[in-house]
Amino acid sequence: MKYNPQEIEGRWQHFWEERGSFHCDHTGDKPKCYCLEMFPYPSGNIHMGHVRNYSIADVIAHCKRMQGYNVLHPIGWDAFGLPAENAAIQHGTHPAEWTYANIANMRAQLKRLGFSYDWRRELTTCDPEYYRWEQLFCIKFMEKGLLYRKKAPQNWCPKCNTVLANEQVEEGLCWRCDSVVEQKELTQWFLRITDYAEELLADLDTLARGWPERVLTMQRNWIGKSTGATIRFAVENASSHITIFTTRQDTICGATFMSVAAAHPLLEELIAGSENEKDIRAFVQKILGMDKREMNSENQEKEGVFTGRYCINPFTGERMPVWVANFVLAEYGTGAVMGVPAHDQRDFEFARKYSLPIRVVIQPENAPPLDPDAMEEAMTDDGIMTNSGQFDGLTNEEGKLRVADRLEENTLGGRAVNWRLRDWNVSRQRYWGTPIPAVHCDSCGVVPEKEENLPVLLPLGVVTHPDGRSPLPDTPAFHACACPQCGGKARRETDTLDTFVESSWYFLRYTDPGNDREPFTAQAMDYWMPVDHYVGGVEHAILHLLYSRFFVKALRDFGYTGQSEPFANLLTQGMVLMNGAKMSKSKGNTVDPSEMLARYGADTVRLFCLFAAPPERDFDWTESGIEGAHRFINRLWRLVMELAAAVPALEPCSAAKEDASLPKAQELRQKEHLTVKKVGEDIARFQFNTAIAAVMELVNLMYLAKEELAADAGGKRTLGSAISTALTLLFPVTPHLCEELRSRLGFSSPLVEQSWPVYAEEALFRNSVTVVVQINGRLRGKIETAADAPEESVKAAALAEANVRKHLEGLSIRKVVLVPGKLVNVVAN
RNA sequence: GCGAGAGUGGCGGAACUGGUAGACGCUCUGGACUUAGAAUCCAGCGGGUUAUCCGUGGGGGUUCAAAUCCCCCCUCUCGCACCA
Repeated sequence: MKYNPQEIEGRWQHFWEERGSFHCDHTGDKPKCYCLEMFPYPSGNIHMGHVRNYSIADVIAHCKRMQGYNVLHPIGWDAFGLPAENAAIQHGTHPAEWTYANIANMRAQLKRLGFSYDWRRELTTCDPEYYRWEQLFCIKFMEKGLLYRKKAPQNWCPKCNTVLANEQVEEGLCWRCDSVVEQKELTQWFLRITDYAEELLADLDTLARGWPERVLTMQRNWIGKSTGATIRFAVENASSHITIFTTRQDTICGATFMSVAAAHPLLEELIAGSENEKDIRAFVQKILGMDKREMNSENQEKEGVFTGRYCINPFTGERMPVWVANFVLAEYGTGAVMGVPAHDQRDFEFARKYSLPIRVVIQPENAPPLDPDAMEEAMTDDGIMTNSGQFDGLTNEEGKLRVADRLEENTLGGRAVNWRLRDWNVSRQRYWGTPIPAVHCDSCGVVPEKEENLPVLLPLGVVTHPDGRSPLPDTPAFHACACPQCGGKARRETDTLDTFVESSWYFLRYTDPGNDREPFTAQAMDYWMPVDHYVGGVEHAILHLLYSRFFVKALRDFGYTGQSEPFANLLTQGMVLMNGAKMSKSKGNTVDPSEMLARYGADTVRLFCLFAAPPERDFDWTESGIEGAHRFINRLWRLVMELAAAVPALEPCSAAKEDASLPKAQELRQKEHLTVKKVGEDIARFQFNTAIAAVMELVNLMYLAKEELAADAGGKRTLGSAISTALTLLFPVTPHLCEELRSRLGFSSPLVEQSWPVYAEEALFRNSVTVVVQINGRLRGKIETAADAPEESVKAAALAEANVRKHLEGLSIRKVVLVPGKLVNVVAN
């Protein structure tokens, strides 16, 4: 009987589905476990990255189920987004049509892979039954001032025809299409994520055990908390002030100039009527004309022009020339920086270039004093304050506190915290997204839609514009409406939400997906949340994971939950490469999962994805690798086919010690129990590759022992038990194969209802152990001893070993170190 | 520049708390079976002057014992980056 994955896999998938094997609800006394993968965007086809991602999560889900947990393992579709619109424009269809066709195709592919989802919970974010709740959240956000409108310079992608969040601009380019992002002054909707900056940062510490350090660091950097002070500098001959933010207020007396960004709001006032106004304007225009990528480029030389104006250093009373400089970022801090050349490298370079004074105000503690004329770079280390009047002699750390005190006493500024994190721009000028439930009314202003009018349906009977512009502003049937407040004629908001809003809470909806009265019940949510194991790509380290954390905290503050963090444990899986590069259509180095499924079956594909490398690491797809996985499956298949008639159907680890009278049987029984132990430990650490290797070893041993054991009654029982164990341990990885082989062994109960095997301590024990003998740490021999042999006799046996004796000739023994049951090291010289 | 991670055979990777380096798999080689091939099975597979000699990016150190711990250096990958 040949192994036929196509036939077997379909049959067992049907069996599990009929039985509802993977259905779950929030009742019962089992402990819960929520296993989740990052849901796919319905782009058309499942790719190998998905297969790997979902295979990892599926092993976790299966194992947890077998270990007695009530497991929630859902799947759904992140269905709004630009590619659907673009594809629709290209193919002359509607985004909904394209999206739902893709979902149907991809759903079939996932089913073909046999993942253990509770399909009853499948959700689709472009379904009004989903996004209506998102609109409800928006209304609540608006009521709390967490969703608001503001006019500000925004990232604009000319190709996508929409704005982008800061998180969606990578090195000045659009994350989606790589176009150079422009800056545009626009009025947009923002989610006030900065209100949660402190908590988003602090709570990262609570995730330290469950999240990779790398991701935590990325989030910390992105949030970017800086503690320092603001200082106000009076402008000479004017009533205005320039306020700066600094983390080094201790260096205030070393501030010899001021630099402001080209986009600084006060600049116009400063340069109006200035002597070289024309040159200054030309310089400012040059900087403002540069896109983000040019601005950020490393080789950008520091440049500036003097405005002709001065401000006053409030601590020294000195005049500080005000410069416009290209290295000052308008969007960070206050857009102005005090120039302290002695203690800041950028200011140092700038001062040297334009011959501005350099004054040392911090001297190193255990080094010769600095001479400003001889310095080659800024001194940014800690030290002792000097040239700072009353602060002289203090450590600069102490100085930071005292200067901050002084600033507060004299109302010149004071302690301040600055964040790199910006509010999240969620407006998109595109069609295929959740309508923002707000209305523009001439008399009432911008007001939220009434809850009872939800959902605000995205109209499906519209035609997309060839240039990608949203059709909504040209669709009166959509935007003409009554004001929810005064009832007068009003216009509905035509911006849609960033698709990252949908993915910020989908994991909550999975807990109660059919609920048509509320987004989810508190019971379901509190029972399942947080997600215990979240598996996905590291590319979402900031975007999705940060937004989701914010959403849960905000919803908590609305009383939806008592939880503050969505994902207790995060597993970031590596990419599937081909010839060392990420698979991509443009490079032509893709492997189509459908083709692999047709050729090898789901079990082989899953096995290879899990065996090739540990989950966090990237791995190279190789034809010979998947062949190897297939070979192992066939090998296991043949073993069971050969022995099915001969050995009894025994549950895992059920052969007794007495059955294993033959030495081979004894060895096999010990290996069987050791494998249960090892696989359990490896899976707990998500080391699926070594877990699979351990089962391979067990199978290899059965191959070596099968003839001898099949001829002995006890041997048969030992074999039967070991086979059963191998199938049970491998079930989470290759479920169809294992179910089929178990049934062919004569079992009537399916594996899907079995629990995880339990090994016996007694079975791990060996009467005799191999002890390694070293001389000065180098391997010189091996001896067999009884496991319970007394120390002295082991040492004696070690010293008596022939090769050891040879190597000890002429040496005197200083010491003998014994690690019981493992090794003896003889120290000699 | 800052932060994180990684350097082990021809390859993917094992070695969890220091204790037999190279598990498991791939590739390759030889053999068996076969008219032949495929498949399968068995054996070998770090290097080597074949002496239990040398070997985990390089150099020091701690230790009876180091891939593993400490210090210095080199290389690579990823993230952030003129952040005041």
